[in-house]
Amino acid sequence: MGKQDEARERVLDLIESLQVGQAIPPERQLCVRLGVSRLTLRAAVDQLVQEGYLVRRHGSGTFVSQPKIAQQLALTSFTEDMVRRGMVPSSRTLELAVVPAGARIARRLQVSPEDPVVKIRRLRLADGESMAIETLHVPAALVPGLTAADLEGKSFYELLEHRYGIVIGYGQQTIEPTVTNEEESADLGVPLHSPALLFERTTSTEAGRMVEFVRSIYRGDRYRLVAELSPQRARNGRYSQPLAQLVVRGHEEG
Amino acid sequence: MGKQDEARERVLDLIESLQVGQAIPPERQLCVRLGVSRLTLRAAVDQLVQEGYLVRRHGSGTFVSQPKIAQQLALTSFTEDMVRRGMVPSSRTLELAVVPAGARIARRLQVSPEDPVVKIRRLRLADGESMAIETLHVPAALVPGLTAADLEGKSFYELLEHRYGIVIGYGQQTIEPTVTNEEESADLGVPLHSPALLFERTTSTEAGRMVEFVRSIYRGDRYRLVAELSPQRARNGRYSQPLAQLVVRGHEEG
DNA sequence: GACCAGAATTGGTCAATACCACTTCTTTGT
DNA sequence: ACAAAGAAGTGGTATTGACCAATTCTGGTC
Repeated sequence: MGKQDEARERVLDLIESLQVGQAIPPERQLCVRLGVSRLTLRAAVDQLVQEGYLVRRHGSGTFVSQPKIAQQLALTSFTEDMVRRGMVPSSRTLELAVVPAGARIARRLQVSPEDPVVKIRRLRLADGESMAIETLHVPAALVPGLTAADLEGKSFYELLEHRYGIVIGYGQQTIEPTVTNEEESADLGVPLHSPALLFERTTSTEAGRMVEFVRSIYRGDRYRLVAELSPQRARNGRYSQPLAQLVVRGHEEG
Repeated sequence: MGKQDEARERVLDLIESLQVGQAIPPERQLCVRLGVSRLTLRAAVDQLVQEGYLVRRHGSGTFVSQPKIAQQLALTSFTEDMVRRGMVPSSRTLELAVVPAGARIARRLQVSPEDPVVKIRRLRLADGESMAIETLHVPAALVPGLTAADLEGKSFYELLEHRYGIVIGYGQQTIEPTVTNEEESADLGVPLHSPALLFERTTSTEAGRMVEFVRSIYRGDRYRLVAELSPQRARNGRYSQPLAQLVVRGHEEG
């Protein structure tokens, strides 16, 4: 067992003896106390930070963090999601611009690369705490006159339906594990390379018209996917049903 | 911009000039060439390794890795999953023992902590490459006479059904992003702290009897979850349906 | 009492060095 | 010719020392 692992255990013991929010001793003190170099101690602390036990604050200290919320991530609208579990959702629009789609987005939205799309970057919060970053692309032709104010506090899907008469019919979503990059870490207020979930979603109308492409980074220390399983039989040796069926917001019609 | 970021860019340029499988220069050479300390270079390389650009092999070198496979993870049996996408699934049993359940497992399986459970740790492979680690707990009473040989190449669910007459009725699964720890990294042959997906699944019979508790670590560089979305309406303001419905193996009955 | 400037403290980054553990290749002995 | 032993090269870990950057505290000034 390396010194780093040993230090890790010692720090874990220390954490258990403290309350949430309390600071652990400064690195320079702690490393002499544990008989390891500061770098080694930092490596151990890095682990614990990454695992959600501790939170670093530059210039201030390293603090015991809240235990991971046993939170369930519903694969649906963020707003409804948060409301359902008794939290107050909010969002801060970081960016709203009309830009050319570009090759990648154009492919997803099935438009020309030169076609204008509305690009919206939003920080999603629950009870004031950052939860996810959402980057949304919508063909500009679909949402004329959209402003940042329209998005505050409201569900984007509600807006689409009520103002523009657009109802989501289908969608596809991929989810993969990742770690946050610099920009994402800064926006979310988490350390660089924190575990996170990357969601990419495209939705379309019943008629097959592409509506949006969304790329979301969810904090791994706050989110967990929960799925109920029930058996289902294969037909013709193939699964004709979606691998996972997700509930989209409570539209009246699909 | 820190030296680490600068080194990162330089190494990325280097990677682009090389073929997949080729080694980058040794750390000791590269760090003098880039004018940074080895520690700094390693930090930069660590990033790139974590992001999947490079693979480290202790005692051998650091190599340019294959681009991430755009692979879809079906939320179903590993074996069928791999077959469906044309790969050859296999597994290596790392451990098979009968042990007391313990508090945590007992709670999940709804048995007493002293009750014996079969603990099985398997490395799952596809086309000979490690894909996931699966740790499975089953009440020993359910599967008398189970041996390691029973598990080779076969689906565990098939075994349950045909030999023991146990059919999975329901299940619940949670998925969260994580990074691999030492043991997992060693078993999977990936670097420490690689992005990964942690699956925890409990399944039960139609009658509600708990059958298994499975904890799986999936390589984040090989897997991606894919979900098809279709609208569904809320009833009484509540979602009466599962948040995500997963296809379990092709049983004839549910 | 309120406010501002600077000192002190804390985490963040980097350098240079040493040694360990694993792999690979060479050498040597049979 | 083969195999075992060893040397060399690689990534992995740790130490020490130094400086930078953000925050917080302190004391002086108005």
